[in-house]
Amino acid sequence: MNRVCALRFCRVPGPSPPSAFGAPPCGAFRTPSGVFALRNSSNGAPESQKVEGVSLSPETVEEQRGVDGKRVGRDPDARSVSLLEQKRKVVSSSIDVPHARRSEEEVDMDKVTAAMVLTSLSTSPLVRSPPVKVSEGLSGSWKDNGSTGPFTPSSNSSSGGYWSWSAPSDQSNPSTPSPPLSADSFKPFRVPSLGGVGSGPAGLEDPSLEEQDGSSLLFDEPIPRKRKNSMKVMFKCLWKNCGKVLSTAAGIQRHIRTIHLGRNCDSDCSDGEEDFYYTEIKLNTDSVAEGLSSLSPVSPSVLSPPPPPPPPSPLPSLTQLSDSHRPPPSTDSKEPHAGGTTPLSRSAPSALYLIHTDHAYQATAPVSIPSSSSNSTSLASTSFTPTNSSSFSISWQSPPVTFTGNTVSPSKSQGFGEQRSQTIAVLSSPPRATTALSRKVRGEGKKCRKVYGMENRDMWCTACRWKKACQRFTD
DNA sequence: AGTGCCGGGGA
DNA sequence: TCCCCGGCACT
Repeated sequence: MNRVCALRFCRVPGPSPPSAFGAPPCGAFRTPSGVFALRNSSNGAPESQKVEGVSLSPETVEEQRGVDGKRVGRDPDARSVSLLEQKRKVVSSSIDVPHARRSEEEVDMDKVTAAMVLTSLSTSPLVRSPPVKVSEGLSGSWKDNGSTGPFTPSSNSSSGGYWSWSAPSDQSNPSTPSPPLSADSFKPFRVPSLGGVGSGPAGLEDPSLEEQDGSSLLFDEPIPRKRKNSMKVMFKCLWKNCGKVLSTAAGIQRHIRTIHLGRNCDSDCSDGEEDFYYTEIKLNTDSVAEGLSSLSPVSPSVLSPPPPPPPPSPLPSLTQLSDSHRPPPSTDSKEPHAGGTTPLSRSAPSALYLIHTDHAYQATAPVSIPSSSSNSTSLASTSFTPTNSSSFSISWQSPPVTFTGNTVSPSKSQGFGEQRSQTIAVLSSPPRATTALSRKVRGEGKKCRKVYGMENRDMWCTACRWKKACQRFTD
């Protein structure tokens, strides 16, 4: 299906369909992913850049044009000269531009643009939606290329995106055409943006993933997902130094074709060679889904900081170390074998860490409870068990009271969300128990009232008169 | 029930 | 800010 659609688009001679971004290059229409890939290939630049699908500077467009044009020329399948010419005039052509052609400046610009785009995207709420993409390919490109900066977890969006990465994977059973189709339908629109930015270096993103993301982002349309099956089939690029994993066969083929084989055309040019460069891998999506589920509902800010070193066990009990476990440690996209772990999981930790920083206060050192009352103790121990590690002050009492778990190691015993909820509950619920804690211990000594009696109220200290804590006979 | 005092409200 | 008081916790 994808291919068909792609072909259709690509062959359409006329002006490309209107898009928010402006007329996209022909390549774009073929397949967003393809286009993307093209760019990458054309660049050949090692640096990875990813464009989330957003707009572009004229410069980039220009560039792309050139690329397309070149491509067309190469394309054995060239339909007709007129067609080609039209393409060139109208939009872009698909001629490949020699890698060398791209100057460093251009590359830099692209980076900058990409970064900007990402930034803008990150702010958008949509980005966090599950469908968001993440390039799992990250592993490869990410590591390989130093330029990933923009895409690094540091950005807000990135965190969300990475997690969401799984979504694509889920959907992607190559065998099922439907998802891709939907994605494809939107491709034309997205592509332009991608293309513009897209100078990106090979690899950061998976075209297919991107497509999905883009569609979701732009159209806000839910992409059909399959999470029912715990096992998902993924396709890993076997190309040297490229560990890219895509959810769809088409995607991986495109990736190989465009990025590694340097072929612009989608299925047209395909001679099946790309089949040799990828392998099918099965992923257990349960773990991923779990991670998402736990993650998604919670706002990033809510997440608690997982201990830096992720626990070895892949599936720690929720009650214990839930946070820490979320980010499965070992997931390296490059290693499909990691049982069920996916790039997503890998990326996840970083995101969490980021979040973590925000809430570092939660991991603050234990504070002692001022009042000695037994209540406080019991309270803390019982209801707060989970919150052991965290300390917070309660403002409603005059003397700020801080609760602390007795214990305490920063291990988060519960999911952060859970923990948080408790915390909130405690905070929100005023002081019964706390009152006792904070409330002054009744002074044993004599007070004005006792000393002077009601008759001599005049002699009382003002505080006593006002029914405040006695200032004269303080204990 | 008496006492201490917090939290709130009126002037 | 001063003053008063309702109301609660504690004795």
